[in-house]
Amino acid sequence: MAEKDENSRTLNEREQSILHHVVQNYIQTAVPVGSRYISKHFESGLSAASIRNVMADLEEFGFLSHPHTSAGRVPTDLGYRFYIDYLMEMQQLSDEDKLKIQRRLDQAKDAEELLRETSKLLGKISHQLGIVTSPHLGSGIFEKIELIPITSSKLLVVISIRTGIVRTIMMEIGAEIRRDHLDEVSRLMNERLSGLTLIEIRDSFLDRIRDVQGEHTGLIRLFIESVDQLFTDSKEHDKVLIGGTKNIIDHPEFVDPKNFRSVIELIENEDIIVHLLEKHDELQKGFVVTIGSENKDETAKEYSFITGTYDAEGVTGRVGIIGPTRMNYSRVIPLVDYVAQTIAKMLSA
Amino acid sequence: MAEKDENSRTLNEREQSILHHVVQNYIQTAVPVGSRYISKHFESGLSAASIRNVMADLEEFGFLSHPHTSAGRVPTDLGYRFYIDYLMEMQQLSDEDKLKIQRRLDQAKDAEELLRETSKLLGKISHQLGIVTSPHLGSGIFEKIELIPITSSKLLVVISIRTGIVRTIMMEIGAEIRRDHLDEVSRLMNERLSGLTLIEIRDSFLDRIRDVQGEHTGLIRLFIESVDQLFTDSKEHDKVLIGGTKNIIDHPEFVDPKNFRSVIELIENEDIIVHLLEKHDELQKGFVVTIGSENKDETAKEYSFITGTYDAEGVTGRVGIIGPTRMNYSRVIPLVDYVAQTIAKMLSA
DNA sequence: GGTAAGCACTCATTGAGTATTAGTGCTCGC
DNA sequence: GCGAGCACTAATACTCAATGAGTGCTTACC
Repeated sequence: MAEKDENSRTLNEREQSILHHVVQNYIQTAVPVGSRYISKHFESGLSAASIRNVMADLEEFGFLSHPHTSAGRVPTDLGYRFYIDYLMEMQQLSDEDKLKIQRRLDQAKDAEELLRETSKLLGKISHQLGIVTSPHLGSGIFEKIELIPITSSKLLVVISIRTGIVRTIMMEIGAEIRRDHLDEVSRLMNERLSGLTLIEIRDSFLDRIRDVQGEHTGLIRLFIESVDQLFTDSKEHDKVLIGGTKNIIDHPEFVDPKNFRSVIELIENEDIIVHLLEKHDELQKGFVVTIGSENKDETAKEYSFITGTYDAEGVTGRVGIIGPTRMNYSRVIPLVDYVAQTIAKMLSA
Repeated sequence: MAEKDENSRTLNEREQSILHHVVQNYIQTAVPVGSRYISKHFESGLSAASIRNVMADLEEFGFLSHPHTSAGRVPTDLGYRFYIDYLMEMQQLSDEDKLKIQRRLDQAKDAEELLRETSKLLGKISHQLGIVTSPHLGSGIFEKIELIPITSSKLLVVISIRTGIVRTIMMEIGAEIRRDHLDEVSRLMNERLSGLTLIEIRDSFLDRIRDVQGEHTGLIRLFIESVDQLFTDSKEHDKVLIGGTKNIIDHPEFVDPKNFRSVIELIENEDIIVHLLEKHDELQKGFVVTIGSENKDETAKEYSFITGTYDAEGVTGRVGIIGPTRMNYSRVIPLVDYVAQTIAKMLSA
């Protein structure tokens, strides 16, 4: 179908078929696959020697590689890329799995728990690391704001978003502020900001509120100064939930303690993941797959990231999985896709 | 000093000394320590053979054990216990470490971040897993309650505690409730509950509020039904933050992938940790150490838990570390102690 | 009775050497 | 272009002996 694509044109029918088999076999067995094996099991028409020739070509193109001379072939990141883009057939998610997901996630009592459960569930079903980023509220629609004095110097700001998600921020204030002033200011903001997204508010707050004069100036100025903190997802909040560590370590790649460390590194250093997922956010288009060295970070060079977007009325985030480049893409991608849709629905409800 | 204690009386001077050396040496090197080594390095007066005799006795008492015939001795959990209770000398925390702790924790912007940083920092300095439980608010002193309608069926309850900690709970309500009713009810509760601890409130809520009649009955009934959810730390909330995984895996005990799995198991299954820490809460007395099989859980049988309490005006929790039974107790205990005191101060401020 | 020297014994660890095996690359005849 | 054959390579697995750390026990000494 992708005949005219540049990449695919460089491989003829036979080369594609053999690459396909090598990748699939390697994904299943984690053992470098040899020419003889392919010949016996799949391409019965061809002898091992012929397949060796094709493999040598594929290696030259950069799709396969050799751990050492006398070993079988292993896909490179480029090999996986080609496989995913042109060869792979998606595997339907089983009804059983779908049901399991529904049932498990239905039990979550709030958004926080839903996301946490999702990460664990993804990890469990995929046998990889499940990841979920907490929602970006930026495109969520402002419903209302409430100001609650906590102590003389602390003010709790509650911003509620249309989907029913609530954000609370503790603000330091200079001096105590009278309750009726707070009420007046919040009334004012609710009036003027209703229906906008948080991003719109952040960008136009000054214009919309500037004219307020009189006894509220001090309080208003405080809000103007804090507008970023209030209406932008703080870096802080850009958290990623990771679940299912114990599922991933069964993979044969983790007999090498080096890989073990790298996965721990990833889990502890959420920043790395957050950073790599920013690229996913840019790419968007349903689900995104980045394979091994396509991830710019050194620690993540052996891992693939697969994520999809969930969008609940503007409140968006990503769900997905992380695992060794050798993973069952055809199974995992539909899984991520389905889970993303499911939690989007649940968050909107 | 503990001469008359039952346990210590069973060991004479020499036995204690040798046990001491074995434990210390094993903690440092992770290598079973032999009689010859002890003779050479410490008890110069005695020959290896004599030391062997003493060791054999210590083994009979259950303080030492033998991985296999031709290996040196290794402390048992009981051996560590004796060491900690009677032999060990605490190592003062260095000023440098103290400064580092102060500086790092001072940067935290809120309680949540403070606790998270603490867990990481503890992990890093101790080279073990750092753990921090989120505060139990039960003995915290009620300051006030605020009720904020979010949607027609959702009510945000904000309870603030004297130290400035705030708890927010989303409550489902049957039907929309008029704002002035909410205000009236919260005013009432604030009036009647002020100064009590959350536990006191939970236990006496009905008595204190029962007499309210008239148009608020419905709302009041709702609160009476939800009193547990509002004023008790939900199981849910009994979270434990774990930090520093990458620090712990350098220990030689983790060359065995079996141990690797068990530590992952612990990290993923917070429940296990929470449960084991309940026992610590019972024991209290500053810091608590449980060693290996003293922890009832199978997964934790190879690990020691050391925790201390932090108490910020009734808001309490535990900080500590988890690591293999072979750990530098004399260094880690003062560390945990100091950190506990530090964050208690910071949370109270 | 405590101490230590001596000796036999145990068992994990190491390293060398060897065989095995999976697989390649290349050549050559069909 | 295909495939059979063969030399070559490298990892892996296995055996075997040597090493060495350390114990347990017996016995002699003070």
